[in-house]
Amino acid sequence: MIALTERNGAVVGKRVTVEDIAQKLGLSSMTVSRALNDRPNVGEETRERVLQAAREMGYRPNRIAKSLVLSKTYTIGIVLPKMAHFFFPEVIRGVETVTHDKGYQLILTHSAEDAEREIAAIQTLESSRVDGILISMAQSTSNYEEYTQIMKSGMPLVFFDRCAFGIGASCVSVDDRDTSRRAIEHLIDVHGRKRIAHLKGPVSVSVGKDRFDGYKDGLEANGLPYEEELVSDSSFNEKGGYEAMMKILQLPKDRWPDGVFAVNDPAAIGAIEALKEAGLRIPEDIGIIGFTDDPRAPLTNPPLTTVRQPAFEIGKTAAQRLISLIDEEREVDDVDEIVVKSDLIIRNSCGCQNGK
Amino acid sequence: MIALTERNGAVVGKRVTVEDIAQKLGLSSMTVSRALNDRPNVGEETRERVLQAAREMGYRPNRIAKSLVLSKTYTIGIVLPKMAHFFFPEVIRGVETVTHDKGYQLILTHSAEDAEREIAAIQTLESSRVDGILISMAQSTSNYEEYTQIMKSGMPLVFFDRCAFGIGASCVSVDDRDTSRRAIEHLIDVHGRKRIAHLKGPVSVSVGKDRFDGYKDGLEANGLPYEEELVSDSSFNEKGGYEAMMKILQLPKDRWPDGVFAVNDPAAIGAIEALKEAGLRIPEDIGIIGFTDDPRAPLTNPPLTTVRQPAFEIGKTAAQRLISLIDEEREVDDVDEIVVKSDLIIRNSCGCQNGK
DNA sequence: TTGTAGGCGTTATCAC
DNA sequence: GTGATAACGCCTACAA
Repeated sequence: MIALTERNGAVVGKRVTVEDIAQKLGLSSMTVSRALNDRPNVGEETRERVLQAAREMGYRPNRIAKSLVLSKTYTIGIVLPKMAHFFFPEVIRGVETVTHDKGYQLILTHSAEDAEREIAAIQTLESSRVDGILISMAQSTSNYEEYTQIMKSGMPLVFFDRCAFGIGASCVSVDDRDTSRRAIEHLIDVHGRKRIAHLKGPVSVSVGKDRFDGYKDGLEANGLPYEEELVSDSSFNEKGGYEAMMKILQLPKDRWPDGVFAVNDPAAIGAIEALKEAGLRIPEDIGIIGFTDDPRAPLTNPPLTTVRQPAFEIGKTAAQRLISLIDEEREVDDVDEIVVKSDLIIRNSCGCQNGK
Repeated sequence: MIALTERNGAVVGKRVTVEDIAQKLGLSSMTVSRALNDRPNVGEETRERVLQAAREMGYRPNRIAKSLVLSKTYTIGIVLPKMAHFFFPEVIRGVETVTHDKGYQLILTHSAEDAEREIAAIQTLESSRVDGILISMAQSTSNYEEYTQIMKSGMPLVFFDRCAFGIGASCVSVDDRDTSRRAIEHLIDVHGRKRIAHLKGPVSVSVGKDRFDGYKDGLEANGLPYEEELVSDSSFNEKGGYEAMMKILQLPKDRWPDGVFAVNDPAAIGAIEALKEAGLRIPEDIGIIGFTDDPRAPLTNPPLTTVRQPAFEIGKTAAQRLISLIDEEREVDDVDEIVVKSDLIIRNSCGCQNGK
């Protein structure tokens, strides 16, 4: 039987507490607590009675009270720069599988690519006393102060995809630089392209910088010159890709590129639109490669060659890393930068018929 | 200066409390609390001193302790049946804008379309003492007992997209039935199709049933017979759509449909693959319409005509509704079923060239 | 095996 | 304007 109370006129069931169970059974709250938590030193019969009463009374342990006394919330926070990009929901899915298995709750926050909102999100998570934080940097973040403060406070912190380096935090990502280089080399070696453009992400964000560096590595390894006019600033979305591509297409036609490497798939998809508007044929006139393996990539016309970034696995790995940090299970191989393997998915936008 | 303590060998900053600030300033914790929370009855000078000390000491209010006293967590929980479908991340994005504005935290849980995991998720959220729950039913849920229990306990509960009716809970969704009927009529009226198939979602889920009912309404309104053989059970994903379509294509060719209405876009995308494998031309031989407006819809070949389901807005509306329920701002127009407007997005898979 | 005392960090309440 | 006390629900430590 649940005690009833009023709340603005609505009848609301008051929550059952350990104390309620104890009273009903003529026990102390400690015995009930022990029984409920499957601890030793409780008579078998007592335990049964407690469990049954708890079930009957609809008892739900109060995590809040428990957290307060244990200084442990079994909760982790995640800070995402955006939701719209397919990559992040997939990361969440990966994170969630791990948190679910390990009995952690997941608090989701969103920086909307804004440095100040990112700081606010982190502080709220601190207030919520999460046991650890998973974060992917906002595009506009340039100052690592908040991160270092968090680190100093002892709060476990793991970056994924867009990492802050040099502050001693773990990072889970793909090898953006090396994979980008391979993408460039594919464009050059296999297809003999000679003027490769790059739709460059913000270099303040690790993936923006790394993919740009990989682009330069690829050119250099093949004796191709780096040309300023073939590199155009893009954001991480379709619009940015479209505009960056358009800017390059302002060049006289004889200086147009014959290949494009976009910082990610949304940008590549925007760029494809720009190329089509300019009347260029893909891949005959120009090849294009993206990064992410967006669900739309197989459906673009022609299908987009891209780097598969295993978002689900990145999420899983980051969450595992974070929880092992929380549990202080730091193994001997205590690497701080975890690289998840990525693959070049060859479709037809680079010129390979039938994906080979 | 932060007191330091050891945790498994790592130096960890001990958190600053109201009491710490009070001691440092020679005040009582109540005065500090008042100053921090911008309450009256604090001297202006005292307030300044407190705020500055808090800043200097890196104070972060402990929401856990606060929640315990106030019996209010400023946290809401969301239970999603899946993450992979584009629709749900968009809903989250909508929810997040509202929760962020209203100062609520968002706890994310995942039922993975499984009724038991759904129950577990709900119970965990109860344990976390969230102020309210947002939920979209799992595919395998058939028993509403847990929902009614929640309702009875006084926990505000709002369904979105996949609703449980008849239990007095609010529901935010599009008018699935009526919009489906319009989609069917479009196929019939505009394109003169006469044998419309339906890839039917699980009818235990509201959207599955409603879209199926709308399909039947559309046939009936146009004097077309309902034919068992043209209705095939699908799940909500690509594989389900592919298989359901394949099953229909087992019919002798002269009984093949000339139109298909799929329960959602992923199913439609799977169906398109099946149709192509069978050598059917879209839209010449058969027209197809989906539901969702998945980001891939404009990119299928031909572009998929679909119903735009405003996921972001659904999320926003559901969250607003929930929070107004929490705050007991029940207005006079206290509707329990909120219908968000949806549009038929006409592309070419139904036969309309250039989207008109 | 079971119970008692005390405290986690905060705020409501009532006193000064 | 400020402070002392108690309470939120649970658990640790110690006592019986």
